[in-house]
Amino acid sequence: MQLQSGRHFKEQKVVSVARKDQVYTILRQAIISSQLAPGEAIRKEVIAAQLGVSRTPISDAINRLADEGLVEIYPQTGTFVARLLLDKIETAQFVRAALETAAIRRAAQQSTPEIIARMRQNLEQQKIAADRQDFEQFYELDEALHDMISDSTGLVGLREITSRERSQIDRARRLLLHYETRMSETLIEHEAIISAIADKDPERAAKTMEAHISQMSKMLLHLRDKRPELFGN
Amino acid sequence: MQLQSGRHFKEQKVVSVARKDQVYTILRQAIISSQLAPGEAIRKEVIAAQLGVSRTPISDAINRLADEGLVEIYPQTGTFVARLLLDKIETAQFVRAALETAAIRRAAQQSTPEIIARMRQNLEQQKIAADRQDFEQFYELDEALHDMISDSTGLVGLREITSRERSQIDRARRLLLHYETRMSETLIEHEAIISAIADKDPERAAKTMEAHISQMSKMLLHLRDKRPELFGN
DNA sequence: GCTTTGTATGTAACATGTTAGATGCTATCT
DNA sequence: AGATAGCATCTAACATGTTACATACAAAGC
Repeated sequence: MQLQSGRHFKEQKVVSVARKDQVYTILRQAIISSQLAPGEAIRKEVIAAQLGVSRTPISDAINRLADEGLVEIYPQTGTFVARLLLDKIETAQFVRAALETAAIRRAAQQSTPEIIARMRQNLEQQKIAADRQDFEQFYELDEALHDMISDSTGLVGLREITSRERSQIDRARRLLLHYETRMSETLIEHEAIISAIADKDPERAAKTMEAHISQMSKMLLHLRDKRPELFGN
Repeated sequence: MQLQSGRHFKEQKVVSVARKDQVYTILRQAIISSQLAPGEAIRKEVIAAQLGVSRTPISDAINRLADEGLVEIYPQTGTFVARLLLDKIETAQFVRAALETAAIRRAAQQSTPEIIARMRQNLEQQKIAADRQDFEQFYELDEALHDMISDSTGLVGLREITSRERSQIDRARRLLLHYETRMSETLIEHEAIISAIADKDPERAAKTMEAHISQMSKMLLHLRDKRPELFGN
């Protein structure tokens, strides 16, 4: 099939503030924070009315969330917040471990003392948040630290990719926080990672990461027993 | 903002054959095969007419392609096939290397003799395609081999993720094929990877992968000299 | 009671109309 | 001539109407 030909474009970059992007951000946040619970129906018209827009930007945002695995669309039936699937979470953990280990490996070679300093500063703040039992703050700092690791590779767009692939895990972690706080343990793991970067010893960081992941898998099994309605399969 | 609450869903999986998915597949294929050249304008109405559907499924497909980095949307202006960006390709190579190295590491532990046999069979076919100088066939087999590696991890959905993240690279490789065939070299690299899996030596495979990537980066610089219109930056 | 069939309902998918804004061209002024 | 302002044009974004289909439920048959 011949598809067309003709005009070409020049240059420029636009920062999109389209409604569909705002809706995407709002819904994504609502899902990851479990304000919208796994399995819950999403009624486009209701959301549209609540946000004061038409169905179109809602549908666009939801399609993107479906690609990301955060919602399930059943044609002609309904759209639902995706339930947790241990299989998919396992895959996400694998992807995350692969990407972050590689990022750390690279960061360990390239990271400047300045970046290390900023990471240590983040860790200090995490300590404060942990002492206060401030989940939200702790969680935000945790995300920021991971973003720093992505950014410290110097690779354009890597942060967006890792962030996207982490969304399943982020949601699971938030749910786990309500049941069992592992902030102090997480803090120790983070310190190990930063030390590894500073010492340029990525293998140690990889080991820590694996331990962290297997720990989380165990906790997810507990969560499934307590809250089976959150899970698919 | 309160977002709603209410009905829940039960079970089931639907195979989507929606028009937007068909359009997505057609356009993606057209872009990766360079039937639609980098920088070329995509006129939704023209595509819609050619495919005999309305603008809606075209827009849906294009939004997805934009997320994937294969098209650039300039609001109120136009939509264009993404030009090649060395920065983004470098990131994609990093991601690919990270994921496939990790996959091979895991595959090396889990792969059955049967899977190894199928991979070797694929290699034989690649040899035949290379002898015939059959780019298309060679390329398809190459993709199939990479998919086998993803699948051999046993991780649900990993193939889709790697495939998505590889799309930038796939497109670049196809363009390179027109200028310089590296089929015999690629074949040797593939053989090294399979041997590594069979020998359970992932480190060797990782080294091969890195060599392969740096080789490709060099070729991309040549391509940019010869065909600067394909590149952004 | 249990299964089956028909029907009503609700939704995503799709079609199409409208709007706002970006670009490019042209006419005007200096 | 070169810059500028106004205007025509084109497009993505958005709104809204329509359709086809999956599900649920109720009625009918066994």
